[in-house]
Amino acid sequence: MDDSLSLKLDSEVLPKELRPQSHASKKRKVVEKTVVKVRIGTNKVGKLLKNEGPPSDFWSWRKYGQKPIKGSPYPRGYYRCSTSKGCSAKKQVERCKTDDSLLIITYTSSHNHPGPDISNATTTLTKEQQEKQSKDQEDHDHHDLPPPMVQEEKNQSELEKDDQDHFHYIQSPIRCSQDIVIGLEEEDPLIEKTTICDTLLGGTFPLDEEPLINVSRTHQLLCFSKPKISEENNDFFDELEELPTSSSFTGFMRSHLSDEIRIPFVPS
DNA sequence: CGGTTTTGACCCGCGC
DNA sequence: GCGCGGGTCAAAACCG
Repeated sequence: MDDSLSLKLDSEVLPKELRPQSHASKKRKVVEKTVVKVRIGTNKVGKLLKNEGPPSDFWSWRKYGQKPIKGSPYPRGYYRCSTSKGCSAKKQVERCKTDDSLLIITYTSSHNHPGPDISNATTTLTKEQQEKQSKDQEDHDHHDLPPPMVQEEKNQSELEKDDQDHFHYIQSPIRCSQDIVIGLEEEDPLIEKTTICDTLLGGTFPLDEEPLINVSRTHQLLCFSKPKISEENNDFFDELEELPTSSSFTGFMRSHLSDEIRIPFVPS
């Protein structure tokens, strides 16, 4: 919120022409974006299935706006990281206009603080596991992308068992039975990179059907565990009128963190 | 009561 | 210069 405060001050104190680039938050050209496409479950009429929980992550997001997008029947939600007050991380959530089972989550800016408070979720971990987590978090603090949310040794070994070793965790471990496409967007679209992720549920992303972003240079198979979405969260994202980052949902996520969430990411 | 969501207004970049 | 559209602000409502 410090950023919003500074923006406010800038706009109030300084004349327009003297406003610094801090107003860049309103600029279209964002230096770096991370696009995550999430396939959410729908039934035959395109309605979201029950038990298909909303995608979310371990960060705590606060919605600060929603706008209808021209050409798309679905609005776009604007979220800001509320995990840390000074964090400028934001994300936009919208549904793909051509495929309402596809969610497009765009992350802008990176978190300037360690991973979200997952202490509750880690209570089930052993001390050793928690120590490893904090160590891993430190290591990732120096990366462009925010630190990993969780990297359990137990899960790691499980993943390795599944021939998916040496995973890292990406910024937003979305946890649901979805096909997910992750792309990194930078100012120059030519250097855009994309990672395709399929779920363990057997879905393969229909690249030929949805060439929504540049297809990856490096395709990597990522696995997501099947969600345990409680019924009370099921209406989430119905018609996208509720967007997936409510604090209650975050809490729910955290409460199931220890044994479910894992988004392995192989760095290029 | 504090944090979050909703929503209309406002700001600004961009294309014509 | 003007209008459009995307992004943000901020007050009120909501919720636990």
